[in-house]
Amino acid sequence: MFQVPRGTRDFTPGEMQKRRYLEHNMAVTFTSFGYGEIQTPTFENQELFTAKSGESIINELYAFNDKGGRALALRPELTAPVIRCYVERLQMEPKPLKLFYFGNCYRYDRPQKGRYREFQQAGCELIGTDTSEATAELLALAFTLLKNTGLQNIQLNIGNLTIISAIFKKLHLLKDDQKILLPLIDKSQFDELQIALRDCNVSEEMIANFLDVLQTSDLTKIHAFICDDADANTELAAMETILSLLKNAFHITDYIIKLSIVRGLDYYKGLVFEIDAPVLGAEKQLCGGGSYDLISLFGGTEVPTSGFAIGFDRTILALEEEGFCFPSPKLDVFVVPVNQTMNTTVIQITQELRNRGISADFDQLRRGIGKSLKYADAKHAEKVIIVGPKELENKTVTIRDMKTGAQEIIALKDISTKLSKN
RNA sequence: GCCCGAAUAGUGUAGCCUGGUAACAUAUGGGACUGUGGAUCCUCUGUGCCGGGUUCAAAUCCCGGUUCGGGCCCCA
Repeated sequence: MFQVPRGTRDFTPGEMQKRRYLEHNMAVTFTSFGYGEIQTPTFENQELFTAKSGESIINELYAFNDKGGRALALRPELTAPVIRCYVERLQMEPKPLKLFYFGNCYRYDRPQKGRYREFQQAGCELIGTDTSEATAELLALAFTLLKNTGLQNIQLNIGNLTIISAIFKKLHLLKDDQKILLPLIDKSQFDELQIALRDCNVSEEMIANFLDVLQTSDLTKIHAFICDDADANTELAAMETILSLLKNAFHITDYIIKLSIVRGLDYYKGLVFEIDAPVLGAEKQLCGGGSYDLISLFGGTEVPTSGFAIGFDRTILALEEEGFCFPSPKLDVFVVPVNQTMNTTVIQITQELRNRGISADFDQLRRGIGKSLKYADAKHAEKVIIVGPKELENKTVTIRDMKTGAQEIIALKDISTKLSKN
């Protein structure tokens, strides 16, 4: 017996129904915010990913050489490919450029619930603007996108790397110190962080202030701590405007400030954010993003960029955990011949309905009426048309409503008009 | 990559501890009820993750592998 490779999945019609629903739902939200869809190749030159994240990333890539000896890799995420495409072909597009995408990505990781080696991401990149209104809209889009899918319980956390950097500067911490401290901050391990800060010769008073600021949602408190840093002050003022727009213009109040969000300081800068679905437990992060700088790394003219990515598979899991009722597959009409001499008529009726955009199917197993009704029920057919000799004598058929069980006899020629009205 | 648990018809489960004919429900296929039974009844097919070991005998005990799940590492 063969089975799917580790960390990959087959999707049955029932599962695809859910995935297509979610994809369509998200595409509608993206386009309603003025975004256009983009698609890039499933594999790229390996350097695209190593340039961004360092050689060590190869361990977690599906990397290979093709027959021409080119070093390639299956994409582990979509931001780098999309920015590569921007630099290669879209730099002269009018700004701001709003791009969204769906795509499967590949990472050599240990699979867990909500974590696969082949997985799907949805996301977007906003190129050419970093105004407060643009950033506020990006946050609103991420939040709205997930809310629109039907999710009830999500948590938006907003952080800022410029402010964190200013704090490090203020505490006179070296780059090496930061490497130890950042992971602790990211995981909110504040006890360990306190010990580590002492090792870095930070005063007790500063440590207490730092820990306090990391855990507060109060911008004035943060401001009081770093008011002597010009960059941080500018950034804080922008944050205030963004949050005010988010609250008063986008009417999203369901967020918290969480400076402990770090997201691998490498190319992110300024505002960063995450959205969690607490219902998922350990692998609860649904969405992550922020502003970043990749364009100059890829050789393009520097413009502000920001974006986010959503874990598509986890969003489905979260919806399922919340008991969300996905739309079920439906068939408008199932046509049942009483015996085989009706076949031509039955097919003609079915085709006529199909041509009018009504989904229709007919019995192809020569079953009795009872079994056919059962099949129609299993396929969630809304109506069944029964075609038999008695009706045909008068050029009529019987239509049965599968919800109510009510039946009526109507003329053959009236079938499609009758059914299109409903 | 590390620790722990699990794997039995298509699906959901029982049996495993204490080795001895593999079972139940449901789904699917066929049939009966000679056109309404979304029934009911009858019936066929279909099951031990893979490979070794112990044993007269392994679904059951032991070892290795694979996959899934829980937790780490990581998470661009």
